[in-house]
Amino acid sequence: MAAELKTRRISVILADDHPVVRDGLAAMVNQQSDMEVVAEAGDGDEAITSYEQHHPDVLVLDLRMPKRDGVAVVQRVLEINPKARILIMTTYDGDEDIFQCLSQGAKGYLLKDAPRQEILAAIRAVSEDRPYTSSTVAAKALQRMGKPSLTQRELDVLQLVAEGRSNKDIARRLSITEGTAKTHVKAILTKLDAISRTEAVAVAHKRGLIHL
Amino acid sequence: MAAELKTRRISVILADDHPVVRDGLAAMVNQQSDMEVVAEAGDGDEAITSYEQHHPDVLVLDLRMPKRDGVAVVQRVLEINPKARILIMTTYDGDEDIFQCLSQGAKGYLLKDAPRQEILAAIRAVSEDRPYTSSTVAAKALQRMGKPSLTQRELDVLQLVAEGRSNKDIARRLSITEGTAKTHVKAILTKLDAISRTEAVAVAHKRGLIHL
DNA sequence: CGACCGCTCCCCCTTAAGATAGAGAGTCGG
DNA sequence: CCGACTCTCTATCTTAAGGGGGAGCGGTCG
Repeated sequence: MAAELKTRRISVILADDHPVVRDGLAAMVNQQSDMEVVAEAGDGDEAITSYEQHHPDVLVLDLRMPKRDGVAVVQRVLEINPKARILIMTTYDGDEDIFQCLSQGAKGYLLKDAPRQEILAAIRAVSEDRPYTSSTVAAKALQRMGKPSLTQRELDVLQLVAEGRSNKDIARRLSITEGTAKTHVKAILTKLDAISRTEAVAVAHKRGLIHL
Repeated sequence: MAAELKTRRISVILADDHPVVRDGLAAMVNQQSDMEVVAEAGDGDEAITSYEQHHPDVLVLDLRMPKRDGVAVVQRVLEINPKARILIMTTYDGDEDIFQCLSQGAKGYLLKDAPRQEILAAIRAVSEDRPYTSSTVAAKALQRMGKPSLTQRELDVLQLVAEGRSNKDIARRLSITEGTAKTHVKAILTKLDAISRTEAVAVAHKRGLIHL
C-alpha cells in the first residue's frame, strides 16, 4: 500500500442502529487502503447531522432505524445535497422499500447478508457515482414496475387493517363512514391482488408496504 | 496484555448469516485479551458441525438463520453437550422466541442493538455458566408466563391464517373439515385474546409465534 | 374547460367469519 | 383406571367481510 494511496481516500459514514453492524462495517472498510470511516450514526437524526458535518463521499444507510426511517433520511440528505451518494444496506428486500429508495435517488441498495467483497465493491461503485444494485435486488425493483401503487389514504387504512382492526373500528379512527372504509379496503384488495384482508396484510408485508 | 493472559482464553464460535455481523462480533471479541473467536458459521447446520468440532466455551447464536433456525440449533447442541453454554444474539424480541430459547437451556439472550459493553459482559457471564439476560428481555420472558400456549395443530392453522388462507382453504390443506378449521381458529383467537383472525396474526407476529 | 384522480358516501347481495354449545376418539400421566 | 388434553366433527345463529355497482365533490393538469 503505497502508490495508489496518493489519491484521497473514500470517506464513509455508517448509519445503523446496531453497534455490532457498525463495528463490522468499520472493520471491513478501515482495512481497505482506499477508504475510511469518518463518522458513525445510530439513528436517522444522527445520520443527517453527521452528513451535514462531514459531507462524506458515501453514506451507508440502514433502512430501519429509530427516530427517522431510512427513506426519510434519503429524502432529507438529498435535499441538503442533491449529489449525495447513498448506499442502502438493509435486511429488507421488499420491492416497495427498494423502489422508494432508488427512485428517490439512492445510488445503491444491497442486503446485509451480502458477502464482504460485494459490500466493498458497492461502496467503491457508489463513491464514483456509479449505481450499484445486486441482481436479486434489481429484479425486485423491476417486479414493482407495473404494480399499482396505493394512495396515502389506502396506506392509512392498510396499516389499521394490519393491526387487526375491523372496518367499523377503522372508520371511527379515520372519522369516515364504515362504507367508505370498505371502499378503501376493496381498493386495497384489488391493487394487492388479494382475496381477503388477511391475505392483503401478508402481501403488503412481503412487499414492504407495511412494517409490522 | 501480559499477566492475566496466563489463564486460557474464552473460546467463542459466532453463528450468524450476515458476514457483516460476524465481522463486527469477531472484531470486538478478538480485541479483548481474555477471549477469541475459534470459528464462524453462516447457517444452522454449520453452527452445529462447528460446535462438534471445536467445543467452544461459548456459542453466540443468531435466531434466524438459513437451513435450521436458532431454536432447533439450541436443541441439537444441548443434545450433543447438555452443558453447552449458548448465548442468543438476535433482533427478535418476541416473548415466544425468548421463552423457547431460555426454557430449552440457552444461558443468555440479548438483542443486536445492545451496546458493545453489554455484549462482551454477556459472553463473559455465559462462559462462566452464569445466565445473562438484559432486563428488557427478562421482562418479556416473564410476560410470557401465564399466557396459554398453542398446540401444534393450532400453530399449523395459525401459519395458514397468517398467509391469508380462508377456513375452507385451510381445511383442504390440512385434510380436515371447515368446521374443524373454525374450531381451531376459534381456539387461537381465544388464546391470543384477539377478536378477528387478522388481529390474531398481528398478535402472533408481535409475540414471535410466527415469522412472516 | 374538461378529463382525471382521490376521497367520500350510498345501494344491494352473497359469502365468510365468528360465537355458542355439544360430543366422540385418542393419548398420556397420575 | 380415570381425568385431562388434543383433535376431530356436528349444528345453529349473528355479524362482519367482500363483490359490484353508482355518484358527488374538490382538487390538478393538459
